[in-house]
Amino acid sequence: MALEALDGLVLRLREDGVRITTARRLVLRAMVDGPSHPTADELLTTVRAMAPDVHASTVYRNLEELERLGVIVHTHLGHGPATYHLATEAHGHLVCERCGLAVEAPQDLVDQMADGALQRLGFVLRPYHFAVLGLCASCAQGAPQPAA
Amino acid sequence: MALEALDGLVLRLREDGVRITTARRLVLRAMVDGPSHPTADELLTTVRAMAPDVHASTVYRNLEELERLGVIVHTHLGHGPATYHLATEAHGHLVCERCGLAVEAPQDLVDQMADGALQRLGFVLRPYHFAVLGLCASCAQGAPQPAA
DNA sequence: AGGCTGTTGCGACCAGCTCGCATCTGCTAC
DNA sequence: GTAGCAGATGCGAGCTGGTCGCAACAGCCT
Repeated sequence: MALEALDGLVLRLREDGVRITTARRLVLRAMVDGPSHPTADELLTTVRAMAPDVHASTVYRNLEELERLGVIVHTHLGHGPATYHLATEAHGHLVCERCGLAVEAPQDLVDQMADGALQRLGFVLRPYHFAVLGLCASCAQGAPQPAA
Repeated sequence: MALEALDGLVLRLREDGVRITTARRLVLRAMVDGPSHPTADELLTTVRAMAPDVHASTVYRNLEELERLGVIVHTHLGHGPATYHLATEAHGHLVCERCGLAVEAPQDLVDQMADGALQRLGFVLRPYHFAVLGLCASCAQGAPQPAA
């Protein structure tokens, strides 16, 4: 994603009355600019490459705050640490239990389930928080890959 | 569930070459006999009511072993500890983010999604491991319940 | 430039779980 | 029944991922 998006986000945050500190800007930048599905720890590493004194708890607090503001969202792809996305990129995940492959869930499948739950149970699904586990095509065909 | 089921399980485990110890029998009994969706900690409490010296790590190790043998299965209903079911009772869950209500997901909705993933991506879903979060009917209608 | 207040660095702490190790106990063979 | 082996247990230390309290610091407004 283009770095210009960062400026837009910063502007929006400032309007929300959030102070733009070095740490916060760098966390955002690591989100926008870095690899997808980063964990808090990966974000910390990225941030520290630019500002070595940023503390882990600061990253956690910023992620919490950014999530509260609806800018980002966190997801659990498995048993390990949570991963973070920009809220604009929220999507469901299918994760292979054996090889760790994570693919984006087809939106219409997710929607179909959400519609069903709403109509039958009145339940409004937010189906992005936890991945759906299973076996990817190649692992399911008995071609075991080393667990990631 | 009837306690007779316990005998069947014990028999089956013995055939699998598993030793039937006091702790193991009590863990199974707590699973069969106790409340549904127990956490490891709740199981420990139940077990200790009958055998106070059973250690937490023993319960964890037994749960791990029983899961490996396909007798039970664990599920994450949210951010807290995992919950355990008998494998025969595996099912998807919808969990309300606000009030904590957990309902069983309609099987056909789950199957529909699994079928779609298989046909389109070759992905074999095991959609029971993580719950799908959302808002239950009453919370969605703006009648906030105290968070569980 | 001054000051209010939100943020930060820091370390202690917490939940949930795992592991190493010495001891013990089901189970099998006698 | 009992001897002995290997798997299971009790115990505590340790690990990961994350949270919290607190004093010092630094955006932002004026």
